[in-house]
Amino acid sequence: MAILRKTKLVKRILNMFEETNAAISVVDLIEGVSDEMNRTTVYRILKRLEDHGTLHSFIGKNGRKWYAVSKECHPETSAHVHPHFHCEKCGKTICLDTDFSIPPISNHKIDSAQLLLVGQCEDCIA
Amino acid sequence: MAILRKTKLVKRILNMFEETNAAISVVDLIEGVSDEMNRTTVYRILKRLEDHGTLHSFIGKNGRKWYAVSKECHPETSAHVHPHFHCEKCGKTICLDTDFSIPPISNHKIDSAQLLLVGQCEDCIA
DNA sequence: TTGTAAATGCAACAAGGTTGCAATATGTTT
DNA sequence: AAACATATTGCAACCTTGTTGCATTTACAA
Repeated sequence: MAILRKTKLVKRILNMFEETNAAISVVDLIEGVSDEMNRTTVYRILKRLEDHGTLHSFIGKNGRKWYAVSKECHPETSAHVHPHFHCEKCGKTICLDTDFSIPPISNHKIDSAQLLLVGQCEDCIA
Repeated sequence: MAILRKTKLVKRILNMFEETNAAISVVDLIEGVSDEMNRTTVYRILKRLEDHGTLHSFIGKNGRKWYAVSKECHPETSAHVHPHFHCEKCGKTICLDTDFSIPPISNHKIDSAQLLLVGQCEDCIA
């Protein structure tokens, strides 16, 4: 893994995540900093931060990539799995702390799992 | 939903699914019939078969779309959820009959869920 | 057989994502 | 503080997946 330099642009991306507890789609990230840096740079910074363990990624409902901060209580062991929740009303997408048990599948070895829950968040229910 | 005509090309696509129990990625489907029909036609036939309830789709590990036959024991109620398994060794991807319980999330309404298990299939373990 | 709507091919487009390369910025060493 | 090696960035070009409009063809029911 390459060394991670804390450049102005890296700090700007991290700043996007500090402003929210939610996950952010790559599309929104690119859009949010479009006048500060190049598309390609966003992709590369995200990849570096993920390699470095600061962020983790997952695939959203529509197949697009999302990123979120890796919390300390979520060591980035490759086996670690946590579900994500996507609100269909407001689009807000978050990591859930709730653990879930992977159903055992006979004769199959499970290395990882992706669970995406889709529904309405607390703000949109009210 | 439009009427579904059993054209030669529709039969050819269905034939691809009869030859296997597994799911097939759109990429592989297009590749498999590339000299028999247009890319666009494949996309449209798949959409029709899904609307019709014959097939169902899900998002694979990398965000690409996969299709699989909807079994009778899996009525296409919108609420129905079943996990999919993807073998990282051979790429084989299948629907699992195993039901799984969606973890309850306080203050959140869950409408649907996507669970993708990634690991090694029985053939690749041996 | 004929008519109409469904289905198809093709070309053009759109969005998400990647790559090569030259130019720039960082953090370290001296 | 200046110099250096290399990590980082911008840009343009490209790739892949997926969609759309429109003219043409095909299925199937009357």
